[in-house]
Amino acid sequence: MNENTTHYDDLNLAEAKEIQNELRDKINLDPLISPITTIAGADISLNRFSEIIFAGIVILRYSDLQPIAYSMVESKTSFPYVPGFLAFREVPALVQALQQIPVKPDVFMIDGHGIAHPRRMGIAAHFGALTGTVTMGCAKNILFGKWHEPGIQKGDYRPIMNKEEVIGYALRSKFKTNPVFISPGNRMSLNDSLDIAIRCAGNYRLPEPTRRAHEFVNLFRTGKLKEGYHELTPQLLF
DNA sequence: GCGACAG
DNA sequence: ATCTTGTCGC
Repeated sequence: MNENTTHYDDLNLAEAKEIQNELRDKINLDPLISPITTIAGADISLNRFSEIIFAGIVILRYSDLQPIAYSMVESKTSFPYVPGFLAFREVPALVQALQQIPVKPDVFMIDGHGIAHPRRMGIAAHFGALTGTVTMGCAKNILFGKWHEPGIQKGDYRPIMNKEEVIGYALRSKFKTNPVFISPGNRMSLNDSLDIAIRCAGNYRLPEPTRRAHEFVNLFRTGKLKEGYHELTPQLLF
């Protein structure tokens, strides 16, 4: 009903697939030209069996990867989790969180895949196409495509392939841990997504933007953070 | 037909 | 995704 709100509940999978095919034309994978000053991590958290979802976006300074602000939203979804259609469940809440942010981050790293998806429309590509933002996906598990185990050193990577086409990378973000799966979503190239993920790799398996988003949204779900947009004072918290 | 299958 | 204690390896 609200023209400013995205509604995906009540869609069947055939209709959802049509929307993916339609949104795919808006995806742009040209190399990123503008420099990155801020990068955001986006994630969702929920209680088991609940329709209430907690969405969060954490903005970090790209120079030192320290959190400087966050936006939290509590919402509801009835769209079920179906592999290949994650965006229809999580994107509406993430868009709400985005709308609360006064100065938009330069890049969004979203928990899930970008174009490493059966129809090239993972949640990061979907969110990017819908909002016109620069996005990439960072997933903990593969959804689509073939890949080989990267070397065990931090920074080692191997391509995710669909036939002869590279659609992303399996990246060893930390020494001797399982890789994460990186792919561009919108307005950046395959190489950009890999470079940014490597640059954001810290001392944990999850790159900092995704790790912080996961951390903050869980604090929000458990009542330790308030809903809305908030800025972090220079030497405070964490 | 069978297996795979983001969060 | 979330529920959870111990346990194995570095």
